[in-house]
Amino acid sequence: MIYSEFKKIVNISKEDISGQILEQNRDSIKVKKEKKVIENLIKIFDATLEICSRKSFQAMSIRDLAAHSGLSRGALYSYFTNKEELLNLIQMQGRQIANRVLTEQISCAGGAAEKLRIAIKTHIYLSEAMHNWFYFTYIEARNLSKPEQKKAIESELQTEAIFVDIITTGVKEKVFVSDNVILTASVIKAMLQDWYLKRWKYTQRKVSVDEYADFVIKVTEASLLRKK
Amino acid sequence: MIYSEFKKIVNISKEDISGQILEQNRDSIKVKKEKKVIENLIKIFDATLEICSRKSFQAMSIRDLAAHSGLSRGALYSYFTNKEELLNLIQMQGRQIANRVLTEQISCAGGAAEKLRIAIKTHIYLSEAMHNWFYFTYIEARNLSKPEQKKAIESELQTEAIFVDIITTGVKEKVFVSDNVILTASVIKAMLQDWYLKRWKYTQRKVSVDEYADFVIKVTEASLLRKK
DNA sequence: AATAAAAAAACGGACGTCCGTCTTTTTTTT
DNA sequence: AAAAAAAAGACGGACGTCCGTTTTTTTATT
Repeated sequence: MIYSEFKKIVNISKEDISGQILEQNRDSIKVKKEKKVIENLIKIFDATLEICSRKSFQAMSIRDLAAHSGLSRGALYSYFTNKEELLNLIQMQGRQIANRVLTEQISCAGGAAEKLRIAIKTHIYLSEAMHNWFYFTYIEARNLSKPEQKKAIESELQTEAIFVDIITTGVKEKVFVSDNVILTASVIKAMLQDWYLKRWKYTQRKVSVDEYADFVIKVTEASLLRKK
Repeated sequence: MIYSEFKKIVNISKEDISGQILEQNRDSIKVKKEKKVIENLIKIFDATLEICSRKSFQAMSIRDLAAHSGLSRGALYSYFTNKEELLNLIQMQGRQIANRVLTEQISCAGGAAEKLRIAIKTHIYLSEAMHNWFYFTYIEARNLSKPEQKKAIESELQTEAIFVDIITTGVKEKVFVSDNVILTASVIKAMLQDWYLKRWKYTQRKVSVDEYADFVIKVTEASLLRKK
């Protein structure tokens, strides 16, 4: 699979995302008409992620957000109860979608080697398709409240556990060789994250997402498939 | 070399760092007695890095800093002209030290393979010895002014270039095999950065810095030394 | 279909708080 | 006592949030 195919298959529309948020937070959203809510949530998230790709969430003022989203400050507070909740909303939703798609895609694969390749590709393609969400989720994690931070860490570890599982299965099946599965999973994650954390670098150098994904797979397999 | 040896050899005392900052910013520091300056700069940097390991630089108020450093708000402004300059000072100094030590250590090595091992170890050991500085420099880079951001990017690329050079030499000497030197250097950097970005994870799992460094070297060499 | 009434949504001024910074006063050192 | 350093206090500005009002949309009535 290449990225262009991935994008067609995995449909992550803004309406879906906003709809899901509405569903899960119906009580804290004061506006009643669902159409309006979804329409404006899209505006709010788009604007937030755009602004926060340039400055920190903390540095973004509600006035900034109002100006960029086209809603007034007052209207904004019909969609979230306070600024921190907006941060939590975006974080939670980003994690949920990423986790769902990743799990879905892996379930289709057969052997451990294929599973690993698909997991790597899916994660990188996902972070490409939802770059703003991934970047935001990572970079703003430290500004969360303690309980929300815990959720973020759990999610991070859960993603890692997916890789640990795949590699462990591969080792049992004698497809892979590894004397430290957890560290292997860790450095794979580090490479995956580099794609969305240093996107400016790869864009500048015209490294395509397909090229990067293939490279990470190659490095990983060089380590795991190697004959002792 | 292991970490405990590294720490003995590479002497990075707080006095030295502060002394260097004083030297390079004599004109913007209003206090005259050098002993006082160094004494208080240490307090200021310690407090800043400690606070900023818990919250963002922006979220740290000058009042926070005053309370933690033991100086008054007024006194603080004798050591930097404004809050942004304090950010720049720490960033600049962190990059300078890291770059100096890394360059020094590599110059001692012989062949490309050894150079690569030393570069990886030095970088990880450095980020361990100066964890707060590295974390701060990375995480706060996006809150810099445009010109300062440019310096940060240059520094990042310069570090990467060191690895590109080593690998290129190795390929020429037929010690390494690589069809994409730049991507190889990129993912090595990603693995190096993971050590100080996800330190909580490794600490929790009792992964030692030596163990991690050896592992990164192993992964890298599995990719570079592999027979085609 | 046109109009009136009601409901929903959006607006934006105002408030209290906290921030970075500047100025003045006090303390310490020489 | 003079000079240097530190502390304390003051100030204007920006922030998140609230809430009374206006505008827009929907529903009801003729």
